[in-house]
Amino acid sequence: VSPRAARLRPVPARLLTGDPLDVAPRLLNNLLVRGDRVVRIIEVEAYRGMEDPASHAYRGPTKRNATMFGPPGRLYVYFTYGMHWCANVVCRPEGVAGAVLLRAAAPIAGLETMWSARPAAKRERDLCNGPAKLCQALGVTGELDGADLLRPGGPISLCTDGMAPPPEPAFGPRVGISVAAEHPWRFWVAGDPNVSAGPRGSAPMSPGC
DNA sequence: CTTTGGATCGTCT
DNA sequence: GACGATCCAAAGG
Repeated sequence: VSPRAARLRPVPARLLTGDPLDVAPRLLNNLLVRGDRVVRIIEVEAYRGMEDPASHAYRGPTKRNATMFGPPGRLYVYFTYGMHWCANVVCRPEGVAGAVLLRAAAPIAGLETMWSARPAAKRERDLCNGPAKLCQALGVTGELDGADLLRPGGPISLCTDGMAPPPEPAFGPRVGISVAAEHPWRFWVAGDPNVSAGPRGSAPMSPGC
């Protein structure tokens, strides 16, 4: 991070609207702002709605996935494993499901708040290096399901400080799914220490490795 | 460093 | 009734 405060501006809505496969890598290096807490998005996965057997929206709209069928630029938050929250950016027009799962981020500001929100974290990179850890660090729960990420001054927003997404992000198979696991629809900033370790210690594999 | 098992409950079949 | 878009502590190399 640069020593002097960078100027933040909201991410343009058009960058968030489109095929999740295109939007996902574009979100890398953008910022999530949640009160005093700021993180940089380092790892994401694309979920392609009704065309994607691994998507919560595959079998059509339900009460849980309703936000995914809503307007783009909203946060889709879901509860899983009986104890964890995970968050997505909705990225298709209203009526069409599609979203990008936020899997990991780099802490930028508000570290004190994040440390208290994540007592289990030992190293700085443990604060946000997983989809549920990220939500815990930022205090994201079901209350934020449907929040408008493009509204400045909202409870949580998506901003840029001018850092472009990586021109050639690393990519590989999505983590933790039991169907459609063959597609390389996970994207991350190559070499960043905050990339999630993946389940059972399976190391991320970039195309260059 | 890696591997293992357990926690815990909303959602959809 | 089964199963998660997961995390963590503990134990072993």
